[in-house]
Order: sequence, then C-alpha cells, then structure tokens
Amino acid sequence: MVRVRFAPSPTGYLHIGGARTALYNWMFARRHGGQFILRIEDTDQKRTVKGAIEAIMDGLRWLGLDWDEGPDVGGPYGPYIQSRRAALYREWADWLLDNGYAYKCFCTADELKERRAAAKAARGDQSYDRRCRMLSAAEVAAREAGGLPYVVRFKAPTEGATVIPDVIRGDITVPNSQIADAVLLKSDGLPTYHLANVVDDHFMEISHILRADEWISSAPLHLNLYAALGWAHPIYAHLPLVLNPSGKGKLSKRAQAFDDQGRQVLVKVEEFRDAGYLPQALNNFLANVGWSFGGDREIFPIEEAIPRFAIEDINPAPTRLPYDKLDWLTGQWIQMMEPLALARAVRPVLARQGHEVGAEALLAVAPALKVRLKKLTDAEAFLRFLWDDETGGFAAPAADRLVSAKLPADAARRGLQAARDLIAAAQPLDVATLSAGLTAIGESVTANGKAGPFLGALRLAVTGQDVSPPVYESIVALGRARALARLDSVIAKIEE
RNA sequence: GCCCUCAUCGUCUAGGGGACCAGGACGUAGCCCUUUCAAGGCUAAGACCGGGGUUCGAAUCCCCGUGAGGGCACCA
Repeated sequence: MVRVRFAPSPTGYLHIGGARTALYNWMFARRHGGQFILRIEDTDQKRTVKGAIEAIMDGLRWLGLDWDEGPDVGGPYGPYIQSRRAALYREWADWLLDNGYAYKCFCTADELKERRAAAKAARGDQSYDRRCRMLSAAEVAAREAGGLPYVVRFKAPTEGATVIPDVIRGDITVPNSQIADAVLLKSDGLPTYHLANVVDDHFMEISHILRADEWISSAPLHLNLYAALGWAHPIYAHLPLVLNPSGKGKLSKRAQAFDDQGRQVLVKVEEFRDAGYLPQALNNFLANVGWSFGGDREIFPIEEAIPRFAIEDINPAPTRLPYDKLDWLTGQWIQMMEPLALARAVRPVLARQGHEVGAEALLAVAPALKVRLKKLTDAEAFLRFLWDDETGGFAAPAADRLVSAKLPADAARRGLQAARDLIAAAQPLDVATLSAGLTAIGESVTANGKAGPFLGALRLAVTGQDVSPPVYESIVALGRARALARLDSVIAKIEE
C-alpha cells in the first residue's frame, strides 16, 4: 500500500517548491491508488505563523491536490498536527534514552553558538562536539538535580558508513563520522524534525518519502534512528532542488527571489493565483520540471500525467523554474477554455481590479480575449480603453506612432478624418457597417493598398493600445461619442 | 574546512552503448498570414563541461578534474 505525505511547516504560505513536492507526492499516490496525507510540522513554536495552515490548505485546494488524511479531514492515524502529538515523541525520546541510543545535553544555546562560530572561523567541523556524550551518570544526575535545562541528543555511530537507498539516485554512502549527534528533543519538550518525522512516518505507516534534495544530508541520521528504534524505514526519493531563477542558490521561502535580469519573481502559490495563472497550467508546468510527460508533449491535464508518473523517471539535476514557459502554458490553457468559462473566470479578476463588467459584454469579447491573454489579469490592460475616460487615462498617442512607411502622415490624417466622418454618420453604428466602410478607407489610403496598416493606426488612435479587441468591436464598445472625441484629439495632434 | 548531490541548446527537457552529423518546448531572429497587436504556420541560430579510460562503437558505463548546488541549528 502506497502512503505518502506532504509535511510543510506552517510558516506562512504554500511555496512553489513545496507545491511541486506536494504535486509529485500526490501524483504518486494517485498513480498507485494509495493515500496522500497532509501533515503539519509545527514543532518550532517560534516560526509558527497563525493562519498558515489555512493558507497552505487553500493553496493545495486551488491546485486540486486533495488529501485523504489531514488536520481538517482527520483519519485513522491522527492527529495530523505535530504539536498535538508531543507526548508520543517524548515517549520515544525516553525510550532511546533508556536504551542507550540517546543522551542528555546541557550545553546552552549560547555556548553552542560560540563554539560553532569558532569552528567555522577555524574552517573546521561545525557540528556538535559531543561534549555531553562523555558525561558520567553522576555528572548528569548532578546537573539534573541543579535544575539545568537539557536537550536529548542522538548517540550517532562514529565508525563505518551509512547507505541511503534512493530511488532517484541509487545508493548514497555517507561516512558515519559525518552524522552529528543531532538534537531529538528540544529543551521546550518538543521534538525536532528529525525525531518527529521518523516517529510519525513510522506510526502513520508512510511507505515512501518524496522530499527535496536538501534533506539528503540528514537522511543518514534518520536511517540510524530507524535502526535504533528497530523500525523499518520508508523508501526514499530525494527530489531535485528548485533553484532561484538567477541560478544562484535554491529558491527559498525565506527570501525574495530574482531572475537573472534582477526582476523579482513569484514564489507563493497564492501569488500565482492572484497574478491570473490557472491551476491547470501551474500543475502542467510543475509536472514538466524535474519530470517529463514524455512523447514531446508539453500541454496536458494532470490527470493524464498520473498513469505515466514514475519516481524512477525523475531527473536528479537541480532546476530553475522556466517562468516564461509558464506564461506561454497559461496562454495555451486560456485558449482551450470555452468563452463562457473564460468570461466567468475573468469577471472576478476585473472586479478585483476595480472594474465591474457585465457578463454579456465580457462574453462578447471573450473570443478576442482568448487568443491574447497570457494570464487572467492581462484582461485589464486589454480592455483598459473602455475605462480610460473615467480614469483620465486616455492620451492621444504621439503622431509618429501612427505613421509608418506604408502609412505616411498625410495618408494617416486623411484616413482618420474619413473614419471620423464615417463613424459620425453610420446608421446604425455596428460592426458590419464599420467593417465595410473602414476597410475601404484603409485600402484607398495606404501605400500598399491593404487596409492593415491603416486599421492598426486606427486601433491605436481609438484605444490608445497596441493590443485590443478587433477595431470594429472596440469602436462599437466605446460608443460613438467617445470614439469621435478620441479621433478628434488624435487628428489634431497629427496636424501639429 | 568536512561530507553529500548534480552536470545535454540561454532555460525546461528527451535520450539509459550502435536507431543521434543529438529530438521537443519556451525564449530569440526572419518570413508568411493578418483588422501593423495577439494567436497560428514555416524557417533559422543554438547543447552532450574538460581530460583520460572500457568497448569494434559512447551523450549514454568507469575514473580524475572543473563547475554548480545542498548540508554541517534547541529551523524544517
């Protein structure tokens, strides 16, 4: 039975790298008809942020990554929040102590910090120097009697080597001299990640651990913990790290990220949502980074990826997120949407940006919108000309932007004047009338006899935008009065 | 400093000894189409980190370099 877990710590929000880890775990569980479990690792009180659990769950829900067991839905192995399982960890820390696999350490945080800094300065081994491991029973008793606070440390093996069997990388051998006497139980009585994840994975019967590459170095410790406790360990697969798009360092959730041009880049799943990306596109995108759908196929619904997903096929190399590709992919997913679905998706986005647009009006422009949007929020810029007057945003474009080799200044002026007259006289002002009239004007006025160059200039004149719905529709949407006013100001500008 | 991981076009990747003068995608450039945008179509430039082996044959296996990254917390 496949049982996998996604185990974030509630420090804020769902990070894109975390989402990728969650997605792979989820795909693996679904592929094998197993369970996907959400577990909250909140054993660090200081870093725990209120509302973070909800935020993380919202992110997962938005992506459609449903969990079978978790803090909200419960399950037979609960509770799924580590701070509620404190007694269990203490029990096993005591067991390790009683059986000689762990010891009490009375070094204070300040002392450790000092010694670590000294070791670093001397370019030496920075891990714990095992001072308290040598303490005699009498010395320990004396310190305890004195009421000194302590932590419980693992008595790591010092000889030999530990082999981590990794599905993606094969066996990884680490000399045991590298395994630190890690803290298992902190002085506040809560466990560290090392103890908590081993105890929980055991009792929750987790079969496979798919987690990021950065955990490789603590895997030997975990393996030795399993051995000490006499438990079988899960199967490990260390996922490639998601790098900063600049290529410098991992994409951290504790620092802002920038691409190689110095532009800040999105890292929170909620930011992707708010920026108008589609969850289907994000899943599609994430699935193809580190893993590949195969068959040279780039666009696919995640459901189709599930039956093809295999851990062994994951590429071990660390990777940057190709953000440009996400834009393209989202554009592709938008093009596949039904106009009605797109209109429904775009309406709340525009509302959030302060524009209430009728459902019908939106549905009318949806087909034109579809092929032009890279993401939902682009609709605002695309339709901006409709609101420009209220916001005072419309400014007649500079004359030289209207003019080109195929449309000299004189021709532009004549054409726009003719268009102005046509719009003023059109009865009714509809797409059919405009289409016929304006095309004719364009063909008569351009150097190459084609309407294109003129209609482009007209688009710019009337909307102030390079990209807009088709000109005819745009003029109709704008209404006669506003269209004429804009044309007048533009024509005046050319004549200067 | 010590340990570990990784290494194919700018980027994401396919490739698991001969099917590779290395395929796809994004991005970039050009052309076509067109309501000068977008979308679409076509085309182009663009990579096996270096050096040694193994082999009849290596992008693929091994070793050594080099580079990049991770870890060495009472954080996860």
